[in-house]
Amino acid sequence: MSVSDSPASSICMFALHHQSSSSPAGALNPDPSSMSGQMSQMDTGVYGQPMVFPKTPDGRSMEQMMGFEPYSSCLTPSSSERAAQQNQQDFSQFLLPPPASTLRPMGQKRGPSKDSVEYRLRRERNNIAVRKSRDKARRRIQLTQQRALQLQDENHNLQLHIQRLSHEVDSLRHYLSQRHLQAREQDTAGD
Amino acid sequence: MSVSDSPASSICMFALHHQSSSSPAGALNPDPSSMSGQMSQMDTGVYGQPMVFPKTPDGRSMEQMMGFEPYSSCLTPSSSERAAQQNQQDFSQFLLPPPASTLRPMGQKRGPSKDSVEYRLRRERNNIAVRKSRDKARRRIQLTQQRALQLQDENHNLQLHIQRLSHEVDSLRHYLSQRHLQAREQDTAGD
DNA sequence: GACAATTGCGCAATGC
DNA sequence: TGCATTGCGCAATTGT
Repeated sequence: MSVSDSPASSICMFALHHQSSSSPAGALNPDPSSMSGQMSQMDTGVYGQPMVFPKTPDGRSMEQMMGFEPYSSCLTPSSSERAAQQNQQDFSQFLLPPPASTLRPMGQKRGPSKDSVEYRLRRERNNIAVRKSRDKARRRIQLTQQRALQLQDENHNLQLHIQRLSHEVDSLRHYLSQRHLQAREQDTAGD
Repeated sequence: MSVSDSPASSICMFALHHQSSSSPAGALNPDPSSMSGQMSQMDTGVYGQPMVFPKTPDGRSMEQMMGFEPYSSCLTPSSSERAAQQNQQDFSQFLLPPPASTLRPMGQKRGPSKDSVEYRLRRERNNIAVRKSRDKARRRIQLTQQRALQLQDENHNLQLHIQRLSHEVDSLRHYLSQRHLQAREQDTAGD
C-alpha cells in the first residue's frame, strides 16, 4: 500500500524566463551583490508595494504569463492515474458533450484558475502573507529566546538575593540566641 | 568566481497541478491524513519509476524521472547563461532558425545536470537533510519555549521565597528592637 | 465564500 | 564532496 497510489505526482514545472532570451550579454544581473539573497525561485515579491501586481520590483519580470499552454502533456500523477482509470472505464465523456466536470480543454484560459492573472494575484498575495507570517514567527522565536535569557539572568539575581536574606536571617537568629544566653545568665546570676 | 554570476535568473515555475482546478468532489485526496503530505510541489514525479536506486529511506518515493524534457526552457541560472553565451559565440552554426535564445535542443539528456539521476540524488539527499534540519529547529524552539516557561515558574517560586525571608527578617528585627527597648528600660529602672 | 495566516514541502544558494 | 542552514514560492489547511 503505502507507496502505491500516493505520490507519484509529477508535476511539471516550466520556468519561463522572459528576458533571458532577449537579454543581450549586457547587463543581466543588475545587482548581484544586493542584499537580496533570495531570488532563487521566481517572483520574489515585492513585499509592500501597493501596486497591484506590479511584480518583480527587483527587475525580474514575473511576466504575466498568461499565454502559455504547453503543459497539456504534463499530467500529474495521481490525477493522471485517476484520469486514466476513468478514461478507460468511462471515457465516454469524450464522446459526449462537454463534460463540464472533466479535464480542461487546455484551450487557453480555463476559467478556474491556474496560470491566469487571477491565479498569479492569489499566489502573490499568499507569498506576501507567507513572508509576513514567517517574519512574525522569526520575531516570536527571537523574543522567546531573549525572554529565556532574561529570565535566566533574573533568576540568578533572585538567588543571590535569597542568599543575602538567608544570611541575614541567620545572623539575626544567632544574635538573638546570644542575647537569650546573656539574659539567662543574668537571671541565674541575679537569682 | 564562486557564485557571483548566478542569478538574475528568473525562473518561473508553474506547478501545475493537475486536479486541483477541476477536482471533482470525488476522491481527490486519497489520504489527506497519511503521513505523506508532500507531493505538493513538483518533482516527486513519477516519471519513470524504474527504481534505480533505493532512494528515500523514509518511504517517500524519489522516483526517477529521466525522460522529461519539458523544461527545456527551465534552465538554471548560471548554467543557462553560460551555455547561452557559448552557443552564441562558438556555435553560431545553428543558423538562426530557432530563436537563438532557446538554447538547449531539449533533446533529452543534457550532460551537465538538471533532471538526471545524479541531480535527483542530490535533491533527494538535500530534501532529507532539510527535513532533518527543520525537525531539529522545531525541537530547539520547543525546548526554548519550555525552558522559558520553566524559568518563569522557577522565578515565581524564588520570589515567594524572597517574600518569606523578607518577612522573617522583618520579624526578627522587630523582635530585637523590642528586646532592646526592654533592656534599656531595665537599665534605666535599675539605675 | 473570500481572504489572510499557518504549515509542510521541495528547490537552490550558501555555510561549513 | 557532502551535509546543514536558510530564504523562498507553492499548495493545502486553518482561522476570520
